[in-house]
Amino acid sequence: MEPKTPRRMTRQRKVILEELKKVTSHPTADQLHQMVRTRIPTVSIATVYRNLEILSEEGQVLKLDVAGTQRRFDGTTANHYHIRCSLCGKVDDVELEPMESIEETVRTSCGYKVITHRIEFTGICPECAANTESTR
Amino acid sequence: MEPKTPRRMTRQRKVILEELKKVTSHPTADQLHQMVRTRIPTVSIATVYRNLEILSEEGQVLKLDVAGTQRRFDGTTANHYHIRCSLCGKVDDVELEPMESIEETVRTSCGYKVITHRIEFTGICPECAANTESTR
DNA sequence: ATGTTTGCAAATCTTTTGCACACTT
DNA sequence: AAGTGTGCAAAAGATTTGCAAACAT
Repeated sequence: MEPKTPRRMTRQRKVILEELKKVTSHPTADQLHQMVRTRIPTVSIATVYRNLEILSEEGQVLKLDVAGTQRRFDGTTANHYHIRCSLCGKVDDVELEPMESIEETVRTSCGYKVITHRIEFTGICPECAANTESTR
Repeated sequence: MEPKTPRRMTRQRKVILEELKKVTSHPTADQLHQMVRTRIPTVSIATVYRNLEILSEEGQVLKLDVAGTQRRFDGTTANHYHIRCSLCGKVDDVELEPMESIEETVRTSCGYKVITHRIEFTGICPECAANTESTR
């Protein structure tokens, strides 16, 4: 459909992708920037953003537009849901079967052509729960 | 728990709440600012933000942190889900029974203390679908 | 009278973009 | 050689905040 311009595999793009795939966390662009900097000290945050945009268009990374907070990026592209700790902001994956069926339910009731859905949980992670426990 | 400071019912706060309750759409702070301006031409956007924050703490309005887009506000505070049109950005309510049970499932599997969850659909609204239809 | 709330402007924070130069193909 | 990609800095967009004056209680 779109006549994509040919992509070049620059050192920056390669390292950005490698660093993201290396972790199971879902870093923000800034966090990833720090990580990439350890290998390419001069890389700019703009380059990180630009490459994450390109990589997500290619389906190699996932943009996580977590509601109300900074965007995060996920090296795992399979369909899954997330939970965010409201205390430390960490985002984890959740083991819950994708529920495709609710999309049909919604299409029927509101008339939208449903493209996708996301489920986002908010809670307190075990670590923060432990900390809260000990401080009281 | 928190020793809340006493709130004053200013004209601004009253009108902001009234205007928001008046519509079934989910306006952004800026859109609501425009609406309030018709009655109080001098209100500032900062006042709108500050009051929406306070009102949401009080449970009188809902902050909709729609993933990846501008925040929206909802005068209806009952638990419900939303769908956003990816073409025009509009946000509508969705008729889908709140699914409390999935929170327990998630608590068990990931160890988080689950506080809440949100389900967000993305799709094409009937109007935009019609427009797309006619332009092809 | 007291202390919250307002309007204004400036500050923040995150993300995007213009530009000239560098590098991949 | 051609043109995509980079680094830098500035811009943009949304939301927050400091401050002195205004207002609700």
